[in-house]
Amino acid sequence: MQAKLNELFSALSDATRREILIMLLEDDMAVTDVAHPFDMSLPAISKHLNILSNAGLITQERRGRVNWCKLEPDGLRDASVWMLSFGQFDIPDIEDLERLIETHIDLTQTN
Amino acid sequence: MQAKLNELFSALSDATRREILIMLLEDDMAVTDVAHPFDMSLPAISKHLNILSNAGLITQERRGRVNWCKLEPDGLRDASVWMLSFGQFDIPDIEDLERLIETHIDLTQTN
DNA sequence: ATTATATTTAACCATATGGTTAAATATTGA
DNA sequence: TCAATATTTAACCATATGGTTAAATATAAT
Repeated sequence: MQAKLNELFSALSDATRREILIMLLEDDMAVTDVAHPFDMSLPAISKHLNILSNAGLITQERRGRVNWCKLEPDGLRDASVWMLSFGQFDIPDIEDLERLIETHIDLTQTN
Repeated sequence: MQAKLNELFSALSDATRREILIMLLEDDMAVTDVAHPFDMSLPAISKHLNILSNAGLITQERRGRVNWCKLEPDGLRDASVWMLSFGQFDIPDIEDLERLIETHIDLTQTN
């Protein structure tokens, strides 16, 4: 678990990688297209993508000669959970938020 | 901003430093006491504390010969904001959560 | 004044990180 | 088949990171 968190936070500690994640929020992308906006070689981007994969933040699926990169929706979960355990409130998805609100309403109505 | 986030996530990417943060959640501590549970030299801990300070996650206040380490309550905020902008829900404190719940109740009652 | 305590600084070391260029490997298209 | 395209691998480099020990500094206690 600690090793996983090290990998996750470490993956997030680089601006290029965070930028890539935000790009992938829009749509899946080929490696070459991911690389395009950056002033950096393709192998450098390839390495960043590996780091993101190993951290579980993206997945890569090869179809023909292009390797499609897609965001792993639950990738940030462990980091969120750590923040929660730390005392910060981190609601990972809208269902959890709504469940929380429901609980709150129940409590205010029974009091 | 990016540099700040790099520093923040980088600070969080080490298990020792995360452990220290959790210890400080309990109470302020002297450097020596922070070091105690770890199988690591005092200078190593001193370095970790500097990294946490520079990331804005703790503050250190010297009184006499002891340097008191305390958690910086808003230290994680920028990381939280990034996660929010990324599409994860991160409610940084209870007031925000309650404000959100209030808004939700208003909406459900006017509909 | 001397000694003990708390902490940092300095110098060092091994390994990790983030980049490079050149070459290798598939796969697709002509 | 040959060339172009997409991507990775290999070898390398500079700097950063996380640790060490020894020495320095400052404060407190005897």
